Amino acid sequence: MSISERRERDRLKVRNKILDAARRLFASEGYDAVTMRRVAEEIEYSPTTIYLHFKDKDALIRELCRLDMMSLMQAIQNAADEPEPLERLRKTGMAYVTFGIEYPNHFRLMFMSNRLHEVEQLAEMGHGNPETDAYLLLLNTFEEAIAKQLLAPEFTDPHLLAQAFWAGTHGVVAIHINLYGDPWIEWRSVEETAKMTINVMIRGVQR
Amino acid sequence: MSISERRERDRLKVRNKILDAARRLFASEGYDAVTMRRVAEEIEYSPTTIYLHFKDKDALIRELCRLDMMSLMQAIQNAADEPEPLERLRKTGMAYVTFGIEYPNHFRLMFMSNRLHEVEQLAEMGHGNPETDAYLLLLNTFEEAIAKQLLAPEFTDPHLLAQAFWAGTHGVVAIHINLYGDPWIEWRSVEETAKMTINVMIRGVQR
DNA sequence: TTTATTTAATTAACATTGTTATGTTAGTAA
DNA sequence: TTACTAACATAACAATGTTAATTAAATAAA
Repeated sequence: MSISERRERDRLKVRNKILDAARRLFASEGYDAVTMRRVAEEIEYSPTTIYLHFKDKDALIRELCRLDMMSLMQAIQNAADEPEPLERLRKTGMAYVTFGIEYPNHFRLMFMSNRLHEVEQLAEMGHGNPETDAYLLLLNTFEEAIAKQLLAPEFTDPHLLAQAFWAGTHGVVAIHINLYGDPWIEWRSVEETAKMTINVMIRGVQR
Repeated sequence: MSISERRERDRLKVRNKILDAARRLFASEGYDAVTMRRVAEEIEYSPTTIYLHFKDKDALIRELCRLDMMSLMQAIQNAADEPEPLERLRKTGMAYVTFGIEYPNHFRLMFMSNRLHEVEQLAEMGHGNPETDAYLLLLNTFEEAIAKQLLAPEFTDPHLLAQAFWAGTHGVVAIHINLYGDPWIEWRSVEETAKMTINVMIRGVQR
């Protein structure tokens, strides 16, 4: 192994230490509560070292989002191996919810941190590529369902359907993450709620 | 008017000036972006004056939030003046979305952070009181729909239905607030999406 | 009327945090 | 041995939430 190769490997090692520590801290305490100094302390480097790897705090957050987004898309792709469109909706929808519940921290970072996604990052995340873009997958599923005349004739806009369906699954996760356990509601389990929501929506679009 | 009465009135006047300025700034730029100094500048007082009326920035935000939560419940109550249960679902659901879009930052604070949910505040917000508790209203609507046999017989649990329906409307707002405008999606307007989501869900539970 | 007291507001300062400017050190190359 | 470079650290700056000390004005008491 050449010297420059070893250098590069060491750089990546530090970079990953930063990302790991940041993910862990941000997950348990939130973006605002965790300082750069805390992250630095965690990895036993000085705060400035972080800036050798990430332009600023926002860039660090965005990189975490990007990585987690890729995991989510992978999880959804795995669930998309199902020929029947409506059944595929059910499976991918459940995969979305399952991911959100299993990795609430990632989900929060991706979808609730209000970090604006920057255009050059979106391409990196695989958007626009049918192989990796989860929204496109959802869209295509509705297009297929329309083409196969599985839906009631009033439903003609696959984008609108995709966004409505997404809203349902997203809402299940968002409410679970932020409100579940609040004592004034007699909560049903998130699995039940997810199944019910998806079920109702599929029933609602069917012919 | 006595002197102490005039004093009290003047205090309230200043307090309301602070709340008004804060609401306006927070609404257009978000909580983190607006400093106490900015709020103070807006009302032409020194920053410290704010601390004579609110313990800290969080208390100021929470008070705004409390006021707007009451508006939300009021808006939903107003939309609930509809005898037909399924139509009532539609109207209250749209009221929820409309509110979330109008006050995205307050919505975010209320439903997307853990800051607010302290027990003593919940009581103040009217939870548990059928007159002001929006969840209870939703629950009662589904109970009525079940009793009137408007729903398919497989739907028997009003809590589960309420939480699923809530998830749908909540998701519309959450996605709109955090992701709307991201360029890789051909967005439909939030009104269209809300109508579609609610429509599909109502269609999905109907007999 | 004059003096003391209370209230409302201000100015100045502090602590924290993101960030940068300026070293410093240890390995590598000349 | 000397110069250079990469990887770090220390110290400092600027912004921001917040508090301490202080002033000015209104009111009450003498």
